[in-house]
Amino acid sequence: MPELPEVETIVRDLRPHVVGSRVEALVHLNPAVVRYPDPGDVAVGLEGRTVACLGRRGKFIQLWLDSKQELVVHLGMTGTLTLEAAAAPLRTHTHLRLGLDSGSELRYRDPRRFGRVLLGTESELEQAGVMPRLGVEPFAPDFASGLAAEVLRTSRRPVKAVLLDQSVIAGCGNIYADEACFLARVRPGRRAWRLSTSERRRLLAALPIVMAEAIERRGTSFSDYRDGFGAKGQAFESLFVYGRGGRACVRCRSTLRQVRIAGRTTVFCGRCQS
DNA sequence: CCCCTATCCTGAGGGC
DNA sequence: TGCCCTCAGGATAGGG
Repeated sequence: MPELPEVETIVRDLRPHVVGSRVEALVHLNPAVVRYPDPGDVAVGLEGRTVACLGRRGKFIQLWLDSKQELVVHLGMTGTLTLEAAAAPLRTHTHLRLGLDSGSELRYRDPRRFGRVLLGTESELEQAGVMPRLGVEPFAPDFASGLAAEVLRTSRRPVKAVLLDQSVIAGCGNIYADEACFLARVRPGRRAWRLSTSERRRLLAALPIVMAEAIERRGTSFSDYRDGFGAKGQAFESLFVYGRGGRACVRCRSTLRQVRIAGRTTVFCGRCQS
């Protein structure tokens, strides 16, 4: 599933090809994926606009237009946002096609439809209540000293639940929560407030490390994730624990345990992570 | 405050 | 070969 490293890879892929392009037409839209505004108004806001810049906040892709509006795309579990030739064969579950003046098309596809699309100004989306309040970015300079550290220090919830909370840490999902816990040698089921200062510091240091590594490998494609050009990422092969329950720990060779924490499948090493 | 569960949805994979 | 069942989970809403 697309988490911060996957979304970042897509944004970096698309940016040089999309910024400065004019949206000639909204070729195809599945109204069901539009959460705001009324689907009928999306074409009006997009057609004829130029893409001013492309950004990311947490797991949200932000495509800023010269109108000060932004097209916000959340990929959910199975979403992809790819640049393709306008004549390229159309895959099933393609919900949005944006024809660009470059001759290419920006295509949003999402079989499970857990993703969503928004269009509006920043304040408009906030007022409409469709854009959640997001926590700190793992690559922000003050990440390890800010909100995330404070919540981890005081929350009685499991560490894993805090890591997954988008209002605390923006962009962390199931994969990198488990990876960070492994690298920091912290059990994901521990109550956050019971971590020692050293454990908490290790955990906060680990998250940007595992994410940076994943970005270098262009993201984790264990199922649906694809980069901005439709290709798979290579990070899955280098993950420590995610998807490896029952197999040997890469550090101590003992069998990795798989449990459910905060409603999510969680894998950790019972020997390395205390 | 916090946990758990159901909900949305499709495709993959196992069992037979 | 094919059918049925279960499971996967990001975000959110509602119940305990």
